[in-house]
Amino acid sequence: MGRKKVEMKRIENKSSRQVTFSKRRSGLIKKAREISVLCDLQVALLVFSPHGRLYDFSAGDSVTNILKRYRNQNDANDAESSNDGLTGVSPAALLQIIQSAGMLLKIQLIMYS
Amino acid sequence: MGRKKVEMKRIENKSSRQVTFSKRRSGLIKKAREISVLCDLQVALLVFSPHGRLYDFSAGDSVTNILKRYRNQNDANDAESSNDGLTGVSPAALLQIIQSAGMLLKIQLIMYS
DNA sequence: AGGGCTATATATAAGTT
DNA sequence: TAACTTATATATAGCCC
Repeated sequence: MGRKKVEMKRIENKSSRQVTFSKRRSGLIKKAREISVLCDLQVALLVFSPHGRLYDFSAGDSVTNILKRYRNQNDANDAESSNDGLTGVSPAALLQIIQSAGMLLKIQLIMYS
Repeated sequence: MGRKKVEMKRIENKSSRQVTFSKRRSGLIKKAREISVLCDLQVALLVFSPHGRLYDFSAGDSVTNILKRYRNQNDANDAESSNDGLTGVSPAALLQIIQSAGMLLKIQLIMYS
């Protein structure tokens, strides 16, 4: 879907890889949003970039808000509290939160590195 | 991306909605696979259809195998044991399994209804 | 409930600013 | 870096089996 057909293999150039990650992450989020709307499914999508940044989208209950509540309640030593309150949540913690809030989410998409 | 531009709202006709779900689920899986290869990330994608069917893709360790091992070990009353051993796994159980096997998965995509 | 087909809408790889 | 542009590759809606 671009000027050239791209080979399906790891992009060796680091900055090109980052650009592609960023573009395709957006596309994935959009697709998730669309399937959720068209097919009437709740979707939550969490994307951790290679650098630990968390992007999210959710239809229905906000995963972001769930995470924020969790962090506010359980994380006393919140040293690196960021603008969105999400950066630095470990995958393990995230899964635990989602599990405990499972009834809120009919469909989930979770992606992290 | 079709003969007509589709409105972003719930598809009311049930069978049309099912067809769209099926097609777009495939697309989402493909996109997940591609971003995992291009950006060198492990991806596991689990998709539960509205009827409980589980589809999955994973690069790196197989989530399917993890789930199979789990079911073999923990599920004595495996009444509806299916051909792939996955149908009927509850989202809650799934998340628990993934959490306990978290170190195996760098990136996860989980989607269920 | 899927599996092709084809026209069209969308996503995105490079190029540009 | 990070937008913006544009040519091209890809996804998919509607249709027919």
